[in-house]
Amino acid sequence: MPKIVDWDAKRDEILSATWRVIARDGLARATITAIAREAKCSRGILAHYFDDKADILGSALMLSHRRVLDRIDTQTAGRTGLDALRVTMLEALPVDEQRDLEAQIEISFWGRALGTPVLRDLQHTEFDMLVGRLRGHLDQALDQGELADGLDLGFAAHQLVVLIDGLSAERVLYPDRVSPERQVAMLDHLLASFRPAGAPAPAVPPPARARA
Amino acid sequence: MPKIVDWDAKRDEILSATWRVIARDGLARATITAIAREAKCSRGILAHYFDDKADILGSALMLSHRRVLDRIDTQTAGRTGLDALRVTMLEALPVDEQRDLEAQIEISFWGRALGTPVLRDLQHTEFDMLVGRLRGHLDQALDQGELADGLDLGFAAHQLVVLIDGLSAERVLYPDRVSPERQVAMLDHLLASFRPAGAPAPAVPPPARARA
Amino acid sequence: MPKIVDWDAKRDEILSATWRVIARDGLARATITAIAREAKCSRGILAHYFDDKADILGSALMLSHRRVLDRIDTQTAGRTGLDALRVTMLEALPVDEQRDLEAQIEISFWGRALGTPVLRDLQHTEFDMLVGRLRGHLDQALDQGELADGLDLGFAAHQLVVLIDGLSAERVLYPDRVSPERQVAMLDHLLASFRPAGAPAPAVPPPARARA
Amino acid sequence: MPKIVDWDAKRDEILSATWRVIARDGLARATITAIAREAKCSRGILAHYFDDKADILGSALMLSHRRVLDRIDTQTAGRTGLDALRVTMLEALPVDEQRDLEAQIEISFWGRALGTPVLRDLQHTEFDMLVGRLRGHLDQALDQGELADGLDLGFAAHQLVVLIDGLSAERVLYPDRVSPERQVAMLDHLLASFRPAGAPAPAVPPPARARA
DNA sequence: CATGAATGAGTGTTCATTCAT
DNA sequence: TATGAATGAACACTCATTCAT
Repeated sequence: MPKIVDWDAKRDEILSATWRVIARDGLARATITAIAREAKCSRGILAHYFDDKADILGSALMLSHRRVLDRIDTQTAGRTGLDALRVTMLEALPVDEQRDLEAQIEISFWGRALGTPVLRDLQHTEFDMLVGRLRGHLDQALDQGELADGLDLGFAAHQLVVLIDGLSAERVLYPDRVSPERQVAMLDHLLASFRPAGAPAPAVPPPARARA
Repeated sequence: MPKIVDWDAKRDEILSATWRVIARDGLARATITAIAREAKCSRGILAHYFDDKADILGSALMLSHRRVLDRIDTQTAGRTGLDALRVTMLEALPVDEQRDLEAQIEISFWGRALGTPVLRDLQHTEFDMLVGRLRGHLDQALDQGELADGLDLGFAAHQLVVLIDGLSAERVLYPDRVSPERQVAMLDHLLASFRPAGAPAPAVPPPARARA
Repeated sequence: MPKIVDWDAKRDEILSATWRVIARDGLARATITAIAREAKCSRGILAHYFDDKADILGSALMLSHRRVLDRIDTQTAGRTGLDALRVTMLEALPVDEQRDLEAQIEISFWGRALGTPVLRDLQHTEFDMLVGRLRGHLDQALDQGELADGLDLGFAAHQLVVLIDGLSAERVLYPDRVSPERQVAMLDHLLASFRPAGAPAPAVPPPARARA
Repeated sequence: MPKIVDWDAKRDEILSATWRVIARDGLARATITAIAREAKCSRGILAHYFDDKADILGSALMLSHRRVLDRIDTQTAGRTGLDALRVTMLEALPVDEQRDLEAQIEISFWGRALGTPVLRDLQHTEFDMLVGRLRGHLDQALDQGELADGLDLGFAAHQLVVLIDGLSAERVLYPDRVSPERQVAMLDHLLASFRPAGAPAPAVPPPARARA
């Protein structure tokens, strides 16, 4: 009998090593050699679990996306409307180490997506799924009367995505200047603009805004 | 010293060619050969105008930054407060072809900055200069009574930068979904939140927000 | 000892798979993986039946040779002289699918034999055996008075071998231009030159040679 | 001014080195490293003169073909009919060291042509050109009354090609057994069969055929 | 017996860089 | 000043082989 190996676990292990290399050294230095060294295995073994390097990198990005969506699904279970929307955003923003790593992966691939159509498609798919979740919760919020009259839901969903991308980029490039608290503040600032004027504060109050 | 002028012109020409290659093929495919071919000169000539490839790429990024700041300086001459702030933002957002190109360059370098300290420093310098301009205009706006009471100016400046980064990323990755009009709408939406409640609309009104 | 039978059968099965891969993809692409896939077994199993890849390839060539000689022995049983000679040649020429396959294998190995002494030796052994058969039948033919006076038997045997090699190469490279009929015609043309002038045509007459 | 290099001469030099490697070690061991070492240059330089390895090998084969045809054109100038035909054949047969080398190259590629369509096409082109020459001279010979009545010219041309291939293969595989004299003897034996019965011997008499 | 995970050498190729002209 | 020939390191990938299970 051959050695029993948990194929998916091994793949995830290699992809995690890939993440660490990308986050530490950058996508350009994420060579097969570096990934194999980080994963403490030989270069050749990578060919057993992946077709080629593009497969490794694409799978690494997809795994990152999948984990975010899985977390979102878990956290939003039983929630609807603005409540679910806020939880979704909090899972997508880089507010802890794990999500910092995901943001680093994501932004590393943005540049490469320019010249790599397959990566562009992968990004588009991810975009659609995330926007779909956000828009769904906005629709729920509308039905529940949580939103201001005349709010453009498509525009609002887009604002949320832009906030995620902007905060992720800032967090990756200037980690000291984009604390988790600041991210939450910006999120709540945007969400407040969705609510009717004079609406009561949500359960989690927005942070006080003292003069800087 | 006409030679010096030619020298700088040649450098800019090479850097422009570098931009085009990065925007078209991605940073990973921006090789010396590709840049030389795009600039219609030999590979060896690049060594005369730049130390090495890192110098070319770094200079290309710096030139991009310098052009943005130059445009901002030109456009904000004679303006102050929120007026100058809005003009500054409009020059930094990817609302036409030239600025699309700059955004593509910028985002291409974000990923590489992760593993390249010299690029990180370059990004930080750029960040500081832009934030400085924005904050300066916010200070002017405060003095001119254009802002709502209690507005956190540092927070507001950061919101503006996050908006630039987020919109730039979205524009580069999904150009069809981030029209110039939408960018202006998001900008004006944010600026409106800076003004006192019930403040009159600025000269350029924000776009109407019909239910999607 | 049925196990032994299975063992040889398994070896032959693997070697047949090897033939198919060589004929389809060429010797350079006849990898262990490709052979194992064609034989519908794992890569590791090949190591049980063969020492290494050179053993597989060499055995494949030897099996091809052995099958030709076995067919010749079967077909020439009870025949002598030019009759046996002609039958021998017909078994060695690529006049049907199976023998096309053998010719493809053979010619694939010619190139490799240049840099592989063990293959050269294997080819030499094969050459000696085939020439031996041909020469034997020529000797019989001489004794039976079937040959022209003064015929150089060594030269004639060599002519036959050259015809086999030449027709095999042509058939493999340009299958459409070297029909079985043409091969037989060339063989009979050569055999006719062995007979005394004015000798009666053999039982199987040479094809008519109309002006092209 | 850059270093002046005779591009074609350098290419031919590399291709000659390629020939030597193929003839000595076989096509399978004709690696880029081995070729560069034989040509006494670095591996990288090969990329300046050729697209890739397939280009090197294909060019090496084409150069071999071209040299044969060039020699044939030179030698057949001013000759026609069977005289030109014989000269053509003598240039195509491996009767000296240079032509041994060409035969080794040719046969090495036969095996690889099986799995490489582009090489097949190259072989077909070569076949057509050589057959065309041979057939042309046969047509001349017919007009000059040099041929036996009823000779099938297409069949005869094919016999000549088969003789070249067969003798080349034998010469490469068993150099000791296929002397230049024997090759000429087989050629003249075949040519004699083209002439009318009782035709006078040509200027170069066929070798005597003593009993071996 | 049989499997397939694992290894590491070797391959073709790309590329930034250097340097003679 | 400008060219492009030349180099050598680094890269992704293939493959025969070994070995624990």
